[in-house]
Amino acid sequence: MPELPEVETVARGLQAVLSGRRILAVRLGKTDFIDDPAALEQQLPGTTVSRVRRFGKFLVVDLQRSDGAAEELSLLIHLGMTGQLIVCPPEVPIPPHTHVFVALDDGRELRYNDVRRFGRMALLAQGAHERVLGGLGVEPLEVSEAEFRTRIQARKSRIKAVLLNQSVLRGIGNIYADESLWRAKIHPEKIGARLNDDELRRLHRAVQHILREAIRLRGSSISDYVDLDGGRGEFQQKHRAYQHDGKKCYRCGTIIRRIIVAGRSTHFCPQCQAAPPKPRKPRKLATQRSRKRVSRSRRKAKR
DNA sequence: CTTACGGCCTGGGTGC
DNA sequence: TGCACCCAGGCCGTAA
Repeated sequence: MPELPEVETVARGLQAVLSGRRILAVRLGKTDFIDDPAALEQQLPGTTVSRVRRFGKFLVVDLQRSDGAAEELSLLIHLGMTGQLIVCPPEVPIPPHTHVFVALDDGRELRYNDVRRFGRMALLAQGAHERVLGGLGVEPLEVSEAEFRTRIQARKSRIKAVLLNQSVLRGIGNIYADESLWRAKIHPEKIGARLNDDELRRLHRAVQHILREAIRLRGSSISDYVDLDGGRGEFQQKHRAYQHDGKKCYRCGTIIRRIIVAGRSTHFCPQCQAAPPKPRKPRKLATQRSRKRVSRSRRKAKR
């Protein structure tokens, strides 16, 4: 599953391979995952790649038009679950589910393959792509501990859901959420706003450590993920929680459990990651709360 | 406003 | 051999 480290690995590979390359032609298979397939076919040929970068889990291919038009174009690619980008000579056999072929001026071909087609692709002008990316949160690898703390503490949902929320931090998915929480020894169901300073400091460090290590090892290859050359990542060998349910915790030997949090499979050590106190519903507070609710709705009615 | 939840997209893998 | 069902991540609509 391509999350931040996998997308970063692909982005670095693409930058090395595509930067300065001119796009000669585009051929499409199925197009239901592309915003405007006709625009891709018509506008992409003749452009030159100025650079490739990662933004959260998005790949952004910045393009320069050959006609000298000032307007900046960017190709946005989200790999979804099973999206793969490969650069190879055009004579390499085409595997099933390959839907985009981009001919390059060095004779090679950039291909997009996506079994599930949960990925997305769009060719956008400057303003439009900023609108898409503008809603995303901060880069987990760049965020300071202070801002990390502020952002997490503002959230009343469970920390696992907060880490997955792309408008808080951009780029973390299921694998790295579970791995970070295991490393920081925080239960996935703990409420973000209830994390204390020490827990937030540990989590900030854990997230950055895990992501850096995962990038160093070129990501996690669970089932589909491969880099540009078709190579697998190595970080799955360092997983301590993700898909380890039924196995012993690397730290304490307790059996790792799997539960559903925020609709996602969540793996954690019930010993190292202590459960938060059960939320109770005391009767006395209930009256207070309903009174508050009344006054709030009255205030609304006045407007 | 925020949060929770269910459904949807798709097709490989699994179990009967 | 066939087939129903589960599941993955992101996103969106709806309800509270």
